[in-house]
Amino acid sequence: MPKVSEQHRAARRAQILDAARVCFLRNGFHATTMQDVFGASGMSAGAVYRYFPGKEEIVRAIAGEAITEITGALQPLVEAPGAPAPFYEVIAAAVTALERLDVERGIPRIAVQVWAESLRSPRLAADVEAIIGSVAPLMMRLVERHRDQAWLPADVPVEATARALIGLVPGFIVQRVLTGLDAATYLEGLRVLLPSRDRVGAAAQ
Amino acid sequence: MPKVSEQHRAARRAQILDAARVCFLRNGFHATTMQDVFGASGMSAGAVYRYFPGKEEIVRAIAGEAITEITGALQPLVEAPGAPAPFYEVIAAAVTALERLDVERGIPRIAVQVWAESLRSPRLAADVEAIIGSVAPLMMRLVERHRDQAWLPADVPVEATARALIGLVPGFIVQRVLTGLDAATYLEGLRVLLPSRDRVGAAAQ
DNA sequence: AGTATAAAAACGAACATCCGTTCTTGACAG
DNA sequence: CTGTCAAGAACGGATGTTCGTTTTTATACT
Repeated sequence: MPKVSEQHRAARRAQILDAARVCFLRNGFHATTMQDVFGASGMSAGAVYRYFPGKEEIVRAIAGEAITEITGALQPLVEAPGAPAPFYEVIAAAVTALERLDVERGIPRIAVQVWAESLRSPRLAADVEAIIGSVAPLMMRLVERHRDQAWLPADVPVEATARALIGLVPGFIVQRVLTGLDAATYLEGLRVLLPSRDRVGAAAQ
Repeated sequence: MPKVSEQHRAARRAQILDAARVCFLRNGFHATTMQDVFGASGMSAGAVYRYFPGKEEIVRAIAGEAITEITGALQPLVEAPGAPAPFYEVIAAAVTALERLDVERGIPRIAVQVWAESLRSPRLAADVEAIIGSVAPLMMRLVERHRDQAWLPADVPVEATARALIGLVPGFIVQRVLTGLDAATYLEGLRVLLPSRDRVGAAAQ
């Protein structure tokens, strides 16, 4: 029985997903046809349908990949041991990573499409919420650590502050994909807006 | 010669656009069919096609409307005479307006779809860029006024700061439409992150 | 006022096209 | 041989748009 190696199967899957991502970047989820994916991947309809039960599952796989990579860009600095990282540093790391992910694979562009699609697909919405939902507690933990260092008042609203921080990421993504904003410029601006410990007491706004 | 009043024509157009917006909110641009729009508007195919040459033009009209309303939410405070409004106040006004636009007509949800769609439609991308492009100079002007009041250093990077400020708006929109974030919470968080004149010198981060 | 009329507006069934999926067929490894 | 994998033509269904027909309505004329 000619069963193919597990490694080969994974490679095939990746081949399909890579092709699909390129198609989605060019035409969006709905306007890319299965034929497009067949062509871009160099595989036949029968072959692709062996690895994915349908178009929606390909979209879900791509979406999960993109959202996971973006939230993943936030985690390292948040969870670093020792003194908590300054907010600016955390966002800087995330934004820099996002820029690289955009240049290399267009991940932020996929993300914007996922946001839109999740507004009408409960399936995708659940996927997205599951992944994004894991970020909020993480960021809240970071805010708490800042508070415990007395960098923030004891009664700081933890969740609200975390939400505002998280918002800085889509704030960059949207401007990046719509107007080509680069990370350096955005971060330069954030340095003005966000107070840093070094500049406590300095006049800002 | 029986031509109908201009007023009637405008009402008809609005009737189509209102129906289309509801459909788009429920199903997205691509998954709503013309039949859906016919049904929701209570008009026939022929009638709708008398007012719009095709589906794409309806999408463009809805998109332009949504983006215009959102950028419009930013302008009043930015252009107010007298002393420049604090950054927090400007963003607060915009975010509060956005929440209302969401409850009333789902405008932010439409906006997210427009962002995604503009990634693959040069037509729409041009529309969006034209409208959004008008916001950056406005916000830059606000930053300059802050600088001229010596609320910011003389060498403040104007464009970068404006970009960071602008990012706070999509930062709210995305979290609003994906996780139901409310304006009050977001603004409470922003008050922690953004230094305000009253709190200059207070420990923050 | 009442009516005729012609052009605009609306209707809605039909059309051509296209897309996701299936299924039969063949190739090839064990 | 035999069972897995791949190929790709074919299918059923749905979609955006058109177009011939019907209805409405503003105006001209009696």
